[in-house]
Amino acid sequence: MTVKENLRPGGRSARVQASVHKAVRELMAELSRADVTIPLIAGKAGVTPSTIYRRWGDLQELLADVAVDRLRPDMQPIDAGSGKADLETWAEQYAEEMSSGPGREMIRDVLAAQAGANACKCSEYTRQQIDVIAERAKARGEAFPDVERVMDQVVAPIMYRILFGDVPATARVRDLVARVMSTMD
Amino acid sequence: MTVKENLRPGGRSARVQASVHKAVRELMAELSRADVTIPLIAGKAGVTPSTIYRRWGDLQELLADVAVDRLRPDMQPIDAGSGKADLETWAEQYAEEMSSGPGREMIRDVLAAQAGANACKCSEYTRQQIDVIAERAKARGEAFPDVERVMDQVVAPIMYRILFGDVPATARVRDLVARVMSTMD
DNA sequence: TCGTAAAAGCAAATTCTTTGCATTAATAGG
DNA sequence: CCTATTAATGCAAAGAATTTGCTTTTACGA
Repeated sequence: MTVKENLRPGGRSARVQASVHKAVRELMAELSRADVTIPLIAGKAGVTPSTIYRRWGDLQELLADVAVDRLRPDMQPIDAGSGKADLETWAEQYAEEMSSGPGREMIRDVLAAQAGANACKCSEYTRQQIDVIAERAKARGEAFPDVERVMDQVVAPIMYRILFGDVPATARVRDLVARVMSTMD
Repeated sequence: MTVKENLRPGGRSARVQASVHKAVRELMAELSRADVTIPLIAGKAGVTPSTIYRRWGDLQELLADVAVDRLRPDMQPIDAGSGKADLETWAEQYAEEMSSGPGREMIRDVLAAQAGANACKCSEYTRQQIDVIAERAKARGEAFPDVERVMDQVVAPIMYRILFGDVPATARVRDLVARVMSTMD
């Protein structure tokens, strides 16, 4: 439903999208989720509700669109000296960000949308970050597990626990990393 | 918002809940998600919409409530002879059910709801199933990994991939089980 | 049996969503 | 540079969903 892909940078569509996204971010910051409505967003963004309905379909899709945008990592993983240290540092930060209030909300928004594309993009971002760590380790001449292994044994457990209950503690995250680094067959 | 916990079996509340749940299940089977509305459910269930709004708050919560009900396992894990075989059998079935169309929808409904209690319950069901397998293995005198380890290394990867993109293939599930059974330190 | 409290029904008021049509803005071709 | 074409937005009315105050029903305990 979203048309982001074929937008010229300065066109009208791009401006509308930008102001709607901005309005959503601001409203989400000051109101509770249940109070954020499309007419409200439209008012703040300076567009008509029908524009939003036509472009995004419903609130869920719009929120997912905004959320996936905010979940895009804004920097490379920190270089902590070794592959293991890099992964540990990254995983702890990931767990913390994703289990925070806003983090949880964004994940929920992405998963709640009908279109699966946003969720895919989300795990793709994660995969890319780990890829950077893996490449860096290989450049150093270190052994490093396969990226998919890291997704399965580190990322998935963290995300599962965030979604289905508790917040993963730092110690647990460290354990996951230690395990994947030690069984590198 | 739900009041399921303090319901007498034959009371009016229980009857309303039962007929609403039934109406939801039937409507979900014949219509697409976007076409299922509270007034429609209310009509089919023979109650007024305001009853549903007051008891569940909104459609999302109602759907989550119905979904978690349907996700409750209706039988013990199959006994396949050994802990590893039990786990393999169970995990394959779990992956298949959860990645099916209705399975995905139910998971999404549970996760999309504001109240986290339903999601918790969901992973609790899974944990109990694995517990049964683990106890059975121990009764046979076999070694079996810690239940939390199985959650991290088998359940979480399966669920992560279902939620964030692909369907986990049978071969992959078998790999996950093999790995957790082999590194039982 | 009766009184009480919680839940459900009803209906009006409000708010959100959809839709047809008019208008505006961006793009390609002359 | 101008103009035709197409896509997106604005506007407003119609339709649908949600909220709410009040009344009625139902289950339970005294």
